[in-house]
Amino acid sequence: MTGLRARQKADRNRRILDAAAVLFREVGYDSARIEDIAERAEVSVGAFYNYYENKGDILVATVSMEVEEVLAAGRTIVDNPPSSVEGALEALIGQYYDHSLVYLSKEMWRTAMAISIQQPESPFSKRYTELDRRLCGQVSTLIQKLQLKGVVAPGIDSEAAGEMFFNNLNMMFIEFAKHEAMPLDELKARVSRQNRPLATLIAAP
Amino acid sequence: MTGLRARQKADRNRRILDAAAVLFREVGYDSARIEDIAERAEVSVGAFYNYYENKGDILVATVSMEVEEVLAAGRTIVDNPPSSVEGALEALIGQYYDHSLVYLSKEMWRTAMAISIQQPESPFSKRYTELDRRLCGQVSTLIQKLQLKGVVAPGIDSEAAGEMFFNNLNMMFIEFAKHEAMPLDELKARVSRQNRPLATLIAAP
DNA sequence: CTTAAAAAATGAATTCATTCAATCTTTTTT
DNA sequence: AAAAAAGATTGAATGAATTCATTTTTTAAG
Repeated sequence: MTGLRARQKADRNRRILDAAAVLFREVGYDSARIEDIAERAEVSVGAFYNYYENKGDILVATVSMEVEEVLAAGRTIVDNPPSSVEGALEALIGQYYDHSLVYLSKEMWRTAMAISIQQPESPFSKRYTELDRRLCGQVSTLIQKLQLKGVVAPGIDSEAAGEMFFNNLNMMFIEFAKHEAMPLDELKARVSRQNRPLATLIAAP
Repeated sequence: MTGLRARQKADRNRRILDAAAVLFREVGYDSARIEDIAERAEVSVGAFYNYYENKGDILVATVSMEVEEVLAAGRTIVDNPPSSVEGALEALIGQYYDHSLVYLSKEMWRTAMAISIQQPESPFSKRYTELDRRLCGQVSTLIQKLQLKGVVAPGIDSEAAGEMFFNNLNMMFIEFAKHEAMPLDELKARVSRQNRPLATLIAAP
């Protein structure tokens, strides 16, 4: 059997994470006080810091769980992509974007992205960055698959093209998160337009 | 003559900005205390907050001045661009990147970018975002000029292509700022590779 | 020149994240 | 099963950003 200590640790960790996720959604990141998170998790303030390095860390942990899901959702599209470059990209990117706001507010995304930029060495920032890397890889994989199917011209550097598509969709997501009023549809439309030149030109003749 | 009040205000504003810029460079953003900035500027802590909304605001103000210079430096290239798509892009982007680290450390960039994402509504964040928009416009303008010169194929959406190049170089700069060990040359090489597919394909035959 | 109104400056008080020495709990050893 | 060691928890203390009621300075009016 797992030792008592290990079980208690896992328990507390989950309680803290859950309490934080709920509170962030209820009152936003800034207004959520560590003291309140600790209280809801039935843990002392000091204990909180045994589990997370700082306040930002626990937000990035929350957001990372979400990115894992986005990544999983993306796999279904990469495994069976639409048969045009533009169609495949729109499907994958649409999937990413649609998933993003199910559990997290724009404010939470902004804060998490800001933290992962500002403190790139903290453990959860590293995890977040790693997930980003895998999302980027997923886009490249999509292009590569299309190339194998003959939809993308041979001779194209699929990795380079994938990275460009990814960096663009990622930057545009930051833009989207910054503008509270911008709707998902506008984001998608703008990204589609930006992707069109490259998407069209790499298509096999 | 300008009123005494207006002159004093401008004076103090500059003293605060200068004191902050110096201190940030000396000890980094986190270790720079408002109290110290205020003391060097010969101003009270309270007065600081009459000029800047918060600590982040003054960093973003500092960084914005730098972006203005980057923008100005870029103009010389856009006005007289090299005659290949790849060459022109490399010149412009190289100019941006080279300029970036003259006065500001990676830490300062990271913090400024993080703040402009997290608090997009603060006045200096808006200014920073606006400057980004103009940098993006500059890249689009470059592509457009190349198109008029016949270097880029007609029929290409130069604005879309420009935005894609810009979002890519911007995202890669974030990446660069996150990795203290990454040298400028590596950044440039990676961006060049990423740009190559689109740059090659939009070139006039 | 005096006085009233407006604008700015001041710094002590407040708030909150984070730290750390003391205490308690679980595991290991004998 | 008692004692020692290791691992966790605790909450009061610390330190820094931000606020705000008061005071001071400047401008405008009479």
